[in-house]
Amino acid sequence: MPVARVCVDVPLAHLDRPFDYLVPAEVEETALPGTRVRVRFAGQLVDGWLLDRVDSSGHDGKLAFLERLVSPERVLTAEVARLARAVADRYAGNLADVLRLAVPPRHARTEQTPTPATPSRDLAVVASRTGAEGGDDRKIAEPVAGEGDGGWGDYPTGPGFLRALADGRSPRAVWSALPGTDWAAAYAHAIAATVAGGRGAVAVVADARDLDRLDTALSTLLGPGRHVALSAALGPARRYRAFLAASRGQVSVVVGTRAAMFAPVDRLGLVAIWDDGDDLHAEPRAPYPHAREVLLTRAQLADAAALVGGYARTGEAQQLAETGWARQIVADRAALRARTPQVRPTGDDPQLARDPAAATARLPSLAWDAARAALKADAPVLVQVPRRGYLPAVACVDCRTPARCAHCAGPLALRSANAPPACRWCGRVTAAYACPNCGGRRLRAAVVGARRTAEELGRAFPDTPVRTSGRDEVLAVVPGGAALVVATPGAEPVADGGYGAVLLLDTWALLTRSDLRAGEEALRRWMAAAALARPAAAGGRVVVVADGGLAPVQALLRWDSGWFAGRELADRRELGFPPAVRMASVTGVPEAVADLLAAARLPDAAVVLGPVPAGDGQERMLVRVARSGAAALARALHEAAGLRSARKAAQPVRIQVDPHDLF
DNA sequence: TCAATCCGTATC
DNA sequence: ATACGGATTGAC
Repeated sequence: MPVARVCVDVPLAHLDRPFDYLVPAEVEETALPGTRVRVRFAGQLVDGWLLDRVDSSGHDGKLAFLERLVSPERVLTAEVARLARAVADRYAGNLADVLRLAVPPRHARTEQTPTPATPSRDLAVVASRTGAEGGDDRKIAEPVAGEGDGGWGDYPTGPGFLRALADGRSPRAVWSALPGTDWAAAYAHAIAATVAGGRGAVAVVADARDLDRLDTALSTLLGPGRHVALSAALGPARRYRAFLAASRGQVSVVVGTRAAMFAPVDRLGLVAIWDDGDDLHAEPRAPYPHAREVLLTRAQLADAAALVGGYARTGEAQQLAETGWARQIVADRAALRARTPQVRPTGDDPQLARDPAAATARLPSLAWDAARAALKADAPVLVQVPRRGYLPAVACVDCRTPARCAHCAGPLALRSANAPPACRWCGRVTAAYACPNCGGRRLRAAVVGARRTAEELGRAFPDTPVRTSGRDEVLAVVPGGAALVVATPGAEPVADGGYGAVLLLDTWALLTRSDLRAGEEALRRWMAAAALARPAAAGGRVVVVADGGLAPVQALLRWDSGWFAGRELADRRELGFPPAVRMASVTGVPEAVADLLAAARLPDAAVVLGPVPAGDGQERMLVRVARSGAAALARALHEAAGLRSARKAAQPVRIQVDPHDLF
């Protein structure tokens, strides 16, 4: 195999294909597929990935030699290389860009030290069913027997899912978790079942706190040394070390934040994602892949099982269930009744019918009652308040209609008390606002008051300790006694024994945000907090400061995010929004955007929408196709980007497939 | 006729 | 990006 096929690390779309090099004799044995190399390319030295060794090249000209083998470490497995190509294709991006996301930067010192304290052979306890295919003498350890089944027995299809994993099959599931679920234990059991069946697993969570929980649950169930936790927060050395433990096959389970979605795992049997609606699962670097999509692609390519779980269900997860790609794991009515807290909206509270801002400033009596009752029972009370730093959205004082920009219908924001409101999309200032609904001229920030409410609550119960959990300091757990716990969405601590009451004051997001995910996102936040409450039978109550007639509030009352996601998906089908269709956005200065779209040979059925202003003198156009045209759309956009980069177009354009911040 | 320069295209 | 080849231009 004298020829090496190399992916050169250059960011140009028209160079997104392998180049062939000759392998110098001295690295003949070590320059193997998956290693990093340096090559001379167009006169300069660049980094590259050795993708493959082949007999001969189809290239007509003469081949150059590899300049240097950076390291014999094989950091790119065949499975991950194939995945990366598929992800690049899906997102109209370059393979090199995806590989930069998939393989952490090299840390030479770390590479030279042996990875885990215990090498794999000592770790290899006997596996009952290894399913090992010839020649591999590494054995995957049987998990330490855990108690119970991680809660899967609460769902009719749960035990079957676990059994299928243990049997080496590849079930695909969308799981709607019940309140009070120890999801980390459930994931750990699914992973352990996969390991017991002789295969490995990759699980991705949104943030460090969720990762801690899953890491701990796995350590308990699998014992030490069987898995690694991988996240960018570890820093370069420890991150690379965890990565190497996986790529060297010393662990067969990798859990982590989205940095782990490409982690190399031998004989992959399961990919899992928890809370796929969290924004953090969207990668902010080109080509902007989403962890859920990467993992599902991976399951498809590697014929692995897939688990998409959360308290709330996304439109995308609903799509998986509706198309039959995945099966649902949902509780039956009896389990639901036994586990859910009592949920009440305050919408029918007469104090609040007129003015939602006043409703948050003056806590409805229902919320007071719930808090008082919980504290009396020596149980903690969780108060979910909006995150600080959000621009307050504004609404009409008289009729609560959200204020929108007359020019582009974007949401208005107040930047200071006396300045007129400005649009958050196009930046135009609205001098004299008149409500299109009632003609009212007064505006009020819809958020102001919620934080104050939390403070008021603290004063109202003077002997009760108040804890806060937010951006600056996130608490993982709080003890069981009477206390007020004020938390921003995503930072809610788990309470020992569950909360007696949960008050959801963060409803302005739903009431004032215009984007298509607003309802889904509100429900996701509410369910995440409400899931920490005790069941109704144990006195658990949830009060949501919102109108009970709204669909997301209904879904919360019935603890049925599947129903809500079904409605959402139907709406998006109607409106032609993802995931019902495939959408791509093209952003840049107007000439560049027009230039790219003119060069793109879009599928016949493509619909081009826009432009909308995108700030900085840039604009954004959207291209929509049916899902059947998704691959063709991505190919057309990538090709067009290639034409532009080949002719050295000065003005850059950004192409995003399924952009996260749409609508 | 030849060198300097421009432009387009390939980069292994 | 940078290198190179072919075309073009301009001076002798």
